[in-house]
Amino acid sequence: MNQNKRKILVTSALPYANGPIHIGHLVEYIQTDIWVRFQRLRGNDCLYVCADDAHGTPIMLRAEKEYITPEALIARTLEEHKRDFADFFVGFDNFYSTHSDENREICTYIYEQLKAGGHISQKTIEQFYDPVKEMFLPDRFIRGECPYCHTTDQYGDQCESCNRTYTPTDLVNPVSAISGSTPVKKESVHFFFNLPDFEPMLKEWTRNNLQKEIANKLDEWFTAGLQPWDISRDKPYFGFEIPDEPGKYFYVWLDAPIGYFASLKNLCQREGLDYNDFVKQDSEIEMYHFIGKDIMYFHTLFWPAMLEGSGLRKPNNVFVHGFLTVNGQKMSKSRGTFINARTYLDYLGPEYLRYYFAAKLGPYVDDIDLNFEDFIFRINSDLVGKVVNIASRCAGFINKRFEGRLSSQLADTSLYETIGGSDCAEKIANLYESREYSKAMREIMQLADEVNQYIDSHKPWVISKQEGKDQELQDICTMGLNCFRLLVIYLKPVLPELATKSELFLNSGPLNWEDLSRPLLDHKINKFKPLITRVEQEKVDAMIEASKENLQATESLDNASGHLKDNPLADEISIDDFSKVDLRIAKIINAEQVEGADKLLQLTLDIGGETRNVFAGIKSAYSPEELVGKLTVMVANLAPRKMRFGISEGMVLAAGGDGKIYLLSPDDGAEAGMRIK
RNA sequence: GGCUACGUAGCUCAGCUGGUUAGAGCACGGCACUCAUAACGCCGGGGUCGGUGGUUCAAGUCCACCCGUAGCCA
Repeated sequence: MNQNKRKILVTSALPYANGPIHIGHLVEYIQTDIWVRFQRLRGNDCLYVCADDAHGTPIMLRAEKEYITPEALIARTLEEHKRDFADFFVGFDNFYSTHSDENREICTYIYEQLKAGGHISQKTIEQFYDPVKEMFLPDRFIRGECPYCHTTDQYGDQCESCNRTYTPTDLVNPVSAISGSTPVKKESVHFFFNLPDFEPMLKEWTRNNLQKEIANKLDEWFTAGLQPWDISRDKPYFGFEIPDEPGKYFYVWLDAPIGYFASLKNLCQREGLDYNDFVKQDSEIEMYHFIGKDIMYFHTLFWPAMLEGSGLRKPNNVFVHGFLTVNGQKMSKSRGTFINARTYLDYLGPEYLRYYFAAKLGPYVDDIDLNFEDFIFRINSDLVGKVVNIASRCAGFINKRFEGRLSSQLADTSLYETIGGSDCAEKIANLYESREYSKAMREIMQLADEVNQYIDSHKPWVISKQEGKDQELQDICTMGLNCFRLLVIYLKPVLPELATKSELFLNSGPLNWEDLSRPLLDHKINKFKPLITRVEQEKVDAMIEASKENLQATESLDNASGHLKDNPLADEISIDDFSKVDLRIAKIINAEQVEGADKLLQLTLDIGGETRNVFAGIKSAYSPEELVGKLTVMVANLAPRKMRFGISEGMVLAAGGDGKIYLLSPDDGAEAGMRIK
């Protein structure tokens, strides 16, 4: 197919900035990245942008829980995400954040366009409100008893037991998951985007542009009738305040897809490209979004409608993929199959997963399964046993017998044509283009089989022992290596690192699609080193084990049980604040009962030459006799306080909480009067 | 609960608008080879196509219901 250079803009969905990337996320980024690399390999101009989705209640609350600002949380997460993606060779042109000036600007623009077009309306709605936390509660943060099956402790939107959906106000005995208080109903004005205004356009657009199964699913919504979409949230909210509407914020799902454009704009500014070329109504540049099936509606209804309403271009298509299951089941933390990208990388190479996903991905919304038994066999058999084996079995002869030099001719031009000719190349290209990666991989592996059969039938190891057959030997191995090179070109979108290593080995420049018709002849290659190693069962096991451990660590943090929950941490203080407190080692030189006091003991403390009289509320836990002679810690610069039984000149430190008291004591060697820092 | 998908050999998947004895890769068994990361080559065994009922000359393929899995329900 003779095609002109295409200009394409590609996005992957924005990962939420409150947690790490896991292998489920990676299905999408790897799928997209393969497509983008394929386009570039073919010589097309293809930009790939993405960003962290940094707004919303969960991020706000998570930051609060960690005693940091949302900005600090999303900045940290951004760095983690970038590193994870880079290490999986996901090659974004820009990975940005929705919490950016560009995004605010474009959100404002779109909102104002929609408003000017009469597509924004207001309505007072009633929602649950947490009177303690003083905020409206998203459905997920309200828990209570399911109104249907009466299972307790269910979310405000759906029962995990009977799976029925409802609204939080239906819950029996609702409780705020944030403060534990009983939520009250409260009214508030919300802003709505009038989605029904766009129904005719959407009906046509979805039918003409999307996968059939997606269009089917969307028919549901059309049948049910489109409703105005609530795009505002009340403060406190981490996001963008709506212009001229103090206290009202854009709902995170409004600014998230706009984040694609913000990331693009940021890239354009950096690279000197014309942003408007990409987003204007009649743009010639193709635009595709890769997303998971869970966020279909946002991308196929709300987003195109927003774009239409603000005079901007719509996507050419939205490519929807399914989810990842592991060993046939939903990823599970307790089974160790909820695997973070970083944990995976600690044990296994990124290209294994890239190839495995490629070998299973098609243009469907079906879920794909990561089966570790299959994973190991597949990588070892396809990549090591078939593809790389070709190079491995030919390279030795070329290097040892011909000083690394390839013949000046191909031994079997017909086989070369079969593998690298345009029929085959276009077939594979079409499979990549239509995201039929699994079929493409199958096709490529079949070619690898043919090459192995070729080598097997020509038996270079036999010929090498025969006199005067050097040329034949060199020709066969040259043929093998050239076929290997063809396979590497085909696999380059999936396996960029293998490609780079192969380019070094073959001593060629960066390979691209056109190199298919330009065999390497009369050419010096380099020494062969293993290009990819086998997957070991032990590594996989260790990774799963580590994922279980991760879980325990996270859980203990999340469930910050007991004491921390009952008695949350105090506000942050500076080191200066802390150093105002003068803590000293104190020796208890005397302890006595206090007449008439229920809880107090009177202590005489030696802090190194100076004695202090302190009344301590530890009578319930200690007798005077066991205290005398002990070392403990006291606040030595506390202002003296007059008590009923006398003046207390300080405070001893003790832990408590469950009704008991535990006096602090230093390790051996500490002496009275030492300062604690 | 409603909806959209999916359920084919031990594993992962192909099977287009219904039509000869249901295919592939891996795994497994046998043979052979030794150039290769115990890789490669040849041969072979293995499935009542989730279940039940129906439409049809003919169903994995269409219909109904049931079971299981996943997602969505602004």
